[in-house]
Amino acid sequence: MPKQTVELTEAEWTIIKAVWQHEPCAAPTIQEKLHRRTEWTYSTVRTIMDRMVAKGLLTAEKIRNLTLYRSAVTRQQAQRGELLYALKNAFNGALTPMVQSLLETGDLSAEELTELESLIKQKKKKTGKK
Amino acid sequence: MPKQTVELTEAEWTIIKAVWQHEPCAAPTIQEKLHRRTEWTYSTVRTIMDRMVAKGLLTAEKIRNLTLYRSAVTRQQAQRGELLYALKNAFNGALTPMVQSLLETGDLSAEELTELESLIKQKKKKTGKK
DNA sequence: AAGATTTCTCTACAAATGTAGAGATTGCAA
DNA sequence: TTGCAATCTCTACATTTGTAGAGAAATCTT
Repeated sequence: MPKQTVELTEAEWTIIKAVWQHEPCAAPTIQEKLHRRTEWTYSTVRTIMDRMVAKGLLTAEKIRNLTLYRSAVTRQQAQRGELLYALKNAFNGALTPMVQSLLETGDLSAEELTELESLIKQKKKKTGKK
Repeated sequence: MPKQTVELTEAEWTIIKAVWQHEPCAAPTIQEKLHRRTEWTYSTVRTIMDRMVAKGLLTAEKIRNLTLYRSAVTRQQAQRGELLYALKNAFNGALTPMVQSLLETGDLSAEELTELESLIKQKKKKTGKK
């Protein structure tokens, strides 16, 4: 089975988000896309990407002189990993307090709150049915 | 002003949770408390704790031959830091999808869902009023 | 006071992470 | 075919994190 929970460092998050947007893509592309924000050189980007391949976060395919990268984990998987990390460590696995804390943390508009309510309603229905 | 967002490593989470439970406390105490779970030696625990002092996560007070540690950040602060990290990196700052993902992730009972609903209601009221 | 016990200090080392330069290759353009 | 441009490979180094041993210092016990 594939690795259950992925955890990304901040640099890796930056890279993989760019990859999701542009894949399949080469390292120079990613470097350019990120350069404005990060100031990273080609070498830096390349090193991180190759390490991510080693970890199974990306795949690399060599075509002539070009290495094409693709994501090996979905955004959902990665998000889930991040969530689980926080859940386990910061909240001892307790979801409700985590959601609660999230609600307190942010400036949610009334609309967003309403949206969340309907999400919960849906969820309730599903839970009941299944 | 105090450092705005704290981020803890997994080992640091383990330590600080024990500190919150026992503070003020000495390193040997923490080591004992955690030993069953972590197998860490005194040296390991001590090193982590001292590094945490250097980072401002704990404080240390020396009393004769004893070093007493206390947390320098609250559970809320630490949780918030973890949340913000996930929010920023995994969810590009968008709260709603994060809550959504959280709802999908876990097995929330009907009761918990109801609890969340009332939390949202409260929040709505407050937002409106202020 | 001497031995046993507790706690501390200092040092070390491997792995992971962030960051990047130098020089080799490959491919395209004149 | 020669040279410029794009891309790659390899190596390197500082910092952070995880982990811990060895021996010094303080304290307690008899």
